[in-house]
Amino acid sequence: MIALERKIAQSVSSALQALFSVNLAPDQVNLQPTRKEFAGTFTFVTFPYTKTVGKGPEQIGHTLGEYLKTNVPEIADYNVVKGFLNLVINDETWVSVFRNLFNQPTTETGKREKVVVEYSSPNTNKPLHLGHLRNNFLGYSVAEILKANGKDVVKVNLINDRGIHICKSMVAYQKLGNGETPELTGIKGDHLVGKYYVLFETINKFQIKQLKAVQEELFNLGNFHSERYRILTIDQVFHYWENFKNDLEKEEKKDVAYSRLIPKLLNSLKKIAKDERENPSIFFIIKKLESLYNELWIVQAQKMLKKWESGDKKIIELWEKMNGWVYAGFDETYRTIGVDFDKYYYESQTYLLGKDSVAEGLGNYVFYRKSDGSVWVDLKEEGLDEKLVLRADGTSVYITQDLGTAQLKYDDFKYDTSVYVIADEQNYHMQVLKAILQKMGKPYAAGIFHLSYGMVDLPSGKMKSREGTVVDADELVAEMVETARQRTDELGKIEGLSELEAQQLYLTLAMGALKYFLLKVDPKKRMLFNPEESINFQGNTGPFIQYTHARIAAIMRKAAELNITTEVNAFENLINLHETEAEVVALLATYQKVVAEAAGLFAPSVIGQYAYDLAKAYNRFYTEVSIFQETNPAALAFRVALSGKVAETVKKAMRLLGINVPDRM
RNA sequence: GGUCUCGUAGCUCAGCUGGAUAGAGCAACUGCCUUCUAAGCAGUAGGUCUUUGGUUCGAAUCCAAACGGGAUCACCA
Repeated sequence: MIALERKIAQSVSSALQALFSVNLAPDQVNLQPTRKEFAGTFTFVTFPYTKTVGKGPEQIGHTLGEYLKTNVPEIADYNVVKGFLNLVINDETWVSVFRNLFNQPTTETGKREKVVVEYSSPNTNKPLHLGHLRNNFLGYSVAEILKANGKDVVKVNLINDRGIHICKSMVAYQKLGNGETPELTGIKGDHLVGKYYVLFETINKFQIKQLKAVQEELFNLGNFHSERYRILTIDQVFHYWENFKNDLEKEEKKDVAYSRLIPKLLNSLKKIAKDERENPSIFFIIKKLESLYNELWIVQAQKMLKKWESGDKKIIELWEKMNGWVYAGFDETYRTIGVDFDKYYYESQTYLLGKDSVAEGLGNYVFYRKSDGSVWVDLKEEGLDEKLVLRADGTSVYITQDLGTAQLKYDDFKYDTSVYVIADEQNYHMQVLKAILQKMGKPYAAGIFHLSYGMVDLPSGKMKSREGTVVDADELVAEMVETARQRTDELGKIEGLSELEAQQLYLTLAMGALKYFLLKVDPKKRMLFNPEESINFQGNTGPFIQYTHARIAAIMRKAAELNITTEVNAFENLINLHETEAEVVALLATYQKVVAEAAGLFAPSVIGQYAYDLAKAYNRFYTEVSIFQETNPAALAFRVALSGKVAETVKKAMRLLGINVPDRM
């Protein structure tokens, strides 16, 4: 197809030269696909040349068309509609295009570009949900697409196995776990740990509410006390209070920050109390606040994190045990949804690495130290802001770790491109990361690409784990499998399959529906998932495309039975094609181009759209043209060969989306 | 409020390097299974492409502004 298009472009170029002395390089000739309602494959727009040629757009079209028709063997006919010249390719050319396609060897590029694709990257405190599925499917698919374009791809999973989130689950488990294990309860490991995470959040929310009530009490007290008192509190107390009042919405994310303020508050209060000895209510409130503070689970989680960092044996043991449960659960889910990784990184092993980068940045004067000892980078020139890269106490922040892992990945793989599959809420963060690395003069900085994807919404709005509105990945998959089973049984087309084969088919269909649904939308866009009606098996869906493959598989079985040859020489002299056949050939011929485009855009949706178009075109051919009734052996052989090629292409395209196609369904 | 992003049929989405009467699927309605799998095919109906200006032979597409969603603006990860 690419060759054909180039040929036509060349012809148009030389025709323009010969007829109108217009100089237009072949690669400047813009050929677009002809609209369905007109005859033709390529359309050349003549409007832009009316001035230089001095003729009307239609006249140019006719003159050009006539010239091309008589001088270019591939062009069978033409028609002109206003400024559009539609060129019709003859059937022999299509047969020859197909022939080339048919025995085209897959060409390997010499020097292979190295690409690291990081995706999934879960936290180990709760099971995967719908949002993770989009991430996993995208990452896997993009990796496959890049491979198909000759890249040397490494799939990497950076597991967030340490930090406050896992300590939260651990604290809750320590308090209320009662020795539960996945084995004892029969609950999948990641779900069991998730249960304690949710428990933590519930208690935490309640505790913080309590604390805030005391704070309010305090503030009211401050209001009618002495000026001096109020001065102290207005600066130190009122500020915090205002910030967090009515801010329950964001509480979940801010609990750590919040809890850090309490000791400061207590300190100020103690100072006041010294001077206001006569006021017992202050003492009372300090006591109350202090005891509530100490009981806070979030405080205990922070303490646990400290212990973890200092290598406390007991804590490490518990951590390893619970993470082990989670990994077992994740592995099971990964297996079911069919994603895999070449390398796992664990944050517990990498979170200290970024400090070297900080030292390096300080040495280069890219970073600078503030008087309190904290380290910063100034990105104002890059249109960003100042960014902290190391706390005053010498501990890392998120970005520090990312600097470290970027370096580590480069040391490990010497990548040309490093893809991060991360939700769009981190756009700014990723921009900062890249800008810092660039500023540090890292050779790999330019190769960093943030594959940013939009959130998955539910009809009820955003998914929120706190409100129990998340769609659990395992549950969703199970429901999908059940739907696939019901649907398949209703249709009753798979007699003869063993129970095991049937089970595999249900999973194949379920994953086909789910993956196609999540991948057919442009990654950048936010999307809506309606569990009630979104997942369908008809129309523009995974199973529709899978069905097309199963149909063709049946044809190929029959063709084999009838000993029909699909050798090229069996049909190479065919000169007439059905219109639907030419259409299918034209689509088949664009496959390579589409795959390249998808890689360039990091967009599986491009492949999805193509697979759908191809399946649709084939189904039209299938109903309009009979294969085995055909008496002309060349036409028969061609149709079988065409069908086989479509099946092969559909299979390849769907593989790029991580979707398998069945031979029967 | 600053920055970024999105706004296309009742719903979910394509189309966006400027080109013809803006396309699919779902939902609704009408046909097509004695012939290779009807999870299919063909058709009907459904649109001021959020609005207003600009650029030009031509704008859903490019530019600007407004309106409306969303994200982000942590010494959280």
